[in-house]
Amino acid sequence: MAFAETFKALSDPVRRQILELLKKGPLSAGEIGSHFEMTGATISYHLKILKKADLIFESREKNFIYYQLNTSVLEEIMLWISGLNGGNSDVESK
Amino acid sequence: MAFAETFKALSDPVRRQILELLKKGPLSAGEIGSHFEMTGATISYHLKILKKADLIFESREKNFIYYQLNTSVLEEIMLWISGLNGGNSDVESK
DNA sequence: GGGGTATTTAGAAAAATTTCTAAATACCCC
DNA sequence: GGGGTATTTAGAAATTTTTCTAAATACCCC
Repeated sequence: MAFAETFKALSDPVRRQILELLKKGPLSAGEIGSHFEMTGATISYHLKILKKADLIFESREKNFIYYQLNTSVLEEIMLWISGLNGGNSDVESK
Repeated sequence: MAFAETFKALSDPVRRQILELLKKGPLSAGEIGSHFEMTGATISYHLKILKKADLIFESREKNFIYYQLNTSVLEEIMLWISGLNGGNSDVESK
């Protein structure tokens, strides 16, 4: 189960908020950090976890590292959840 | 955000496995425990967390407490995830 | 190359989670 | 009521997670 990591990653409020920020588009580590009252080191720690869970990926540009959402993994999670639902969810959408 | 609790609850592998067991139907605390190598006290701890997250509910019968899935909360989670997806997921299903 | 900014890594402290043992409740049934 | 089983609660130990500070990397641009 690779999504043990994904669920772990999603379990932290800070990381979920990071994902929501990235919903609007790529942001640099610094820009992400500016939304929180934590050191850059801590943000970097959270980004690493999101990265390992494949929920985000980075692209380097100039002196910055930009992060963006990787939505593909989210579908696996949705599938697992809808599976619990007895396959009886919106996902199956008549 | 009430689903901070839900995500936390889903982040543990034991608890996810409990949910999968319950997918097939209600089980008593003892029956659930028999699937794991942990004390009943530990299982009880996990059940409490799942209960607080509204992912399961109990019904008492005779000398047993039966647990079963509560799928309604799962939909909120799915909505949050599909929201990240830019609303661009199977859920919206055009 | 060298100063400057952006980000990460290392290591330790603080906080939260998971697990256990032992004891307490709760309920059944004779 | 009382013995018996099922489950939970309390408290402590072990483990994991989150956070910080300080230092290290990485890359830019003059």
